[in-house]
Amino acid sequence: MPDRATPRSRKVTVRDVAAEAGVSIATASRALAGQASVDPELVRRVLRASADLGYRANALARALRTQRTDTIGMVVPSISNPYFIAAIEAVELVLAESDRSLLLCDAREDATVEAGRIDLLVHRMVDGLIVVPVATEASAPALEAAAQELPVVQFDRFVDAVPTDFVGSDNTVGVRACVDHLRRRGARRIAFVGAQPTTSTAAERLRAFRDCVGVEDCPDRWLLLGDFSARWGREAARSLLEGEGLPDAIVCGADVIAVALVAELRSAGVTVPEQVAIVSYDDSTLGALTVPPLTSVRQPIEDMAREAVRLLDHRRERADAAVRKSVFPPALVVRGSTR
Amino acid sequence: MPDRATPRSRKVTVRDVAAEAGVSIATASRALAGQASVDPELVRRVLRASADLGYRANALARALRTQRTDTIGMVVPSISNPYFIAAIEAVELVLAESDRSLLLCDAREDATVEAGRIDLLVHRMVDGLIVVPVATEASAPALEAAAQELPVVQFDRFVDAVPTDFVGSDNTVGVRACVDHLRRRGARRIAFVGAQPTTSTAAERLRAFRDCVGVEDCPDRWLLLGDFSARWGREAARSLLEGEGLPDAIVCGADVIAVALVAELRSAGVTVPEQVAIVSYDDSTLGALTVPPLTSVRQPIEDMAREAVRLLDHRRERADAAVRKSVFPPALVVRGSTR
DNA sequence: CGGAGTCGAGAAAACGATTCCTCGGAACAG
DNA sequence: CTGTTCCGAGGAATCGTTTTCTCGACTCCG
Repeated sequence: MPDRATPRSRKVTVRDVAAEAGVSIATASRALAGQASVDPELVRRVLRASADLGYRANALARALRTQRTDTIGMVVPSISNPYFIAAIEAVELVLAESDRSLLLCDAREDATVEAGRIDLLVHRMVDGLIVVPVATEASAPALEAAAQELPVVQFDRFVDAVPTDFVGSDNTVGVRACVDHLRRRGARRIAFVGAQPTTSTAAERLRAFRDCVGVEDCPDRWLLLGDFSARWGREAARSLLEGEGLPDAIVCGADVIAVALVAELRSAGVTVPEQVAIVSYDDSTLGALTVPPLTSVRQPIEDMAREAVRLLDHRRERADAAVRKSVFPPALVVRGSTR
Repeated sequence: MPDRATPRSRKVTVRDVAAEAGVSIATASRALAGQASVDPELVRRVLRASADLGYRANALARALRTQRTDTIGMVVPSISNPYFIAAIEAVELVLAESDRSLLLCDAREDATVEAGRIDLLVHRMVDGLIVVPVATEASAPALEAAAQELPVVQFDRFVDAVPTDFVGSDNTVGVRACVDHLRRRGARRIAFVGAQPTTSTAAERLRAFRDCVGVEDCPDRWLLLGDFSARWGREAARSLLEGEGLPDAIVCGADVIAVALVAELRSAGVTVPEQVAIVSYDDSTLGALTVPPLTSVRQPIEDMAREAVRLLDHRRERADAAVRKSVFPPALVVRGSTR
């Protein structure tokens, strides 16, 4: 094995191809673009030269000229949240189908960081932006500014003040499915462990829960609000254990919360689902691998990703079309934690 | 709320700034770049004009001119593997510190896809490429070609035939730490559940295990090789259960394998760690959240990410420097699965 | 007072593509 | 045979920067 990396080779440009084929730059470009108005013989020569030289167009130069980078930017509150991972993966897959790529940014749950990353992506001239906003209030200005410049889709969460396209799932239906499922199983007293309603998603799930489960079945002390993290799941479990009496069931706002909560409950000797049944949200790989596996609300994330990209492409065509909200129906996946 | 997205606004260029400030384009550019050779009064006017107009340089045009995109490409075999997620997150964080960004690609465990994505990134003119190669053999040609064009760092796994910089961790030390730990706990008969040695990582871990544990303590039927997936973990567990007698302990090649394996063992009534102790690799959030939490080998992934970026930057300066392999020492994190 | 040296700003040439515009030649009609 | 029309290929402009030249003015020294 050689012990030094190979040195860089000079890039071959369309100029070289044109020279090799004995045609003008313009003709070479047209031939490579597959335009019909070029003499087939010349096309042959250009293609030949291109192949011989191993030509590949410089994406930057092309983008500068055509004002199109074939790149989509995506900003998520935290890369390590399994739900966002699934979203990232789905978007990446959709983009790969059309040879586009994904510029990924992590906002680290901080609206200031988020604003900086959005701004960066805008000036990188991405063709569109998919954003899961960190917070309802704080994310508004940067989103607003971005939407002036290019197509933006809000994903999963919605900042009301900023009129962009949106893709999400129906949290009311999802939470109702959870509660109905639990009630059919015989649960009456149900707790809710979710996140503070600083995001539309958290707020909707909370509201939906309150609409289904009155204070007689869920006293306020069982309405536990923190954030989308494992730490919070643990903490919430402890606070439930300290209070007197346990609920028949718990609805969690996310798998990452539920997994930690279940672990904590079980290590305190509580059986799941016998003593307390658990349902959760996201249907992540995480939740499917625990013991017992989690009953969880599944969002059609691949479809949602595809729709997000579709909306971006669409708005590119008609920048001033009315904003569109695509809301997908979720489905409850029943597993061991309620069985 | 208005019901239509805001229309795009015309971009303001350095030309506009120059005009507004009453100077030439060249001077405006220099002033904005903070070059000392510009009259302070002119600098003031340019900065003022720039702020007034809300100017931000077009990253594409700058990149085309300077041949530097401030973007790093990263290709991983599968976005959803928790180890790669941690790597992606760490790299993104390091890049964010210097206002650079990450073009992320998923090779879907397929060397052909991988080759396509690498090629794409090269022609996007990323400043460097961090690749976790899909396979030792199949990934070579694309990597080789990429390394001709720009700085490449192989991460975690190494393709021997391609001389690029490398960042990884010491698998021999890691596996030995696992085995030593288990033996101190009193385990004698130890099984290994890992991946087929199609990647350097899997091969090294397997070899290290064999070097520590002879055939008398681990008969060949306890050397189970599949892939880095939960499905394989489950399958391996079943195959162990079907054979006669269980080992005292199992070393797993990755958390994602271990988690599924533990779930399967426990649902067959095997107690962990009492009957069988488990150690694993990656120290992912996944493994920390299960019951019992996994004892696992932790790699200093943040340091490794920083080193990878540092190597890319370094090679940019000196393209023909000798290739460098940075191998980090892992550490065993002891948790419930061996306690 | 004149010539060498300095310094700073503007003009112009990259970077590497796409695409508009022009123009020569062929075809065809009158 | 001449005048349009059409068509296809090449020249040049463009995208928005950075950076190299170039050149005029000013300083300083002999």
